[in-house]
Amino acid sequence: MGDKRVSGVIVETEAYDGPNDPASHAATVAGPTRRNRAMFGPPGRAYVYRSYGVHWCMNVVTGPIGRPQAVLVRGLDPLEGDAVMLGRRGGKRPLTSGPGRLCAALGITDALYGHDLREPPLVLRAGWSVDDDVVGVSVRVGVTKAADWPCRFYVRGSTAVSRPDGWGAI
DNA sequence: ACTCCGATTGTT
DNA sequence: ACAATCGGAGTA
Repeated sequence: MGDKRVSGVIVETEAYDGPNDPASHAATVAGPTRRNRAMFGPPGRAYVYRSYGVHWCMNVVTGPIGRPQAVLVRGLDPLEGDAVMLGRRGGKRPLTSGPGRLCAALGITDALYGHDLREPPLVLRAGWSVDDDVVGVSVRVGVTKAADWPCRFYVRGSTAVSRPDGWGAI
């Protein structure tokens, strides 16, 4: 039997800055809601939400308790588990390019809402530095508020990035 | 209570 | 171009 481990390198992210950021799910006067409450908790945990009532998307909470800052994971360069991911994706490629596809391929659902990403079954590990000229910066995908904020960061030339290099350049 | 809309994806 | 599908926000 083959190893069922799935892994990869994150190559595309977007930052959301809580109440200061009109595009954030935490940018309401109401404060925490059932959906966004994970963002108000400790950093290093998963904020999973349903997108358009259809897909799961995952953020990593980055702000301290009470500071609802988070980073949306939008692209993953797969390392292990191609067959498992392909199965979860219903045989469709790309596997992990785009926040909804990525969660489908990794099996991320609301069962992992608030999950501590230091622990199995889903672990976030430190990567490595890359030169500044390898990091692309653009506006965020699909947002209508703060549409000109340069808060999307991606690895130039990576095939797992959800938009072509240069898309939405500032 | 009711409407509109979105941090998406896949099909027509 | 458009459907799927649902929580949140705004309106009443």
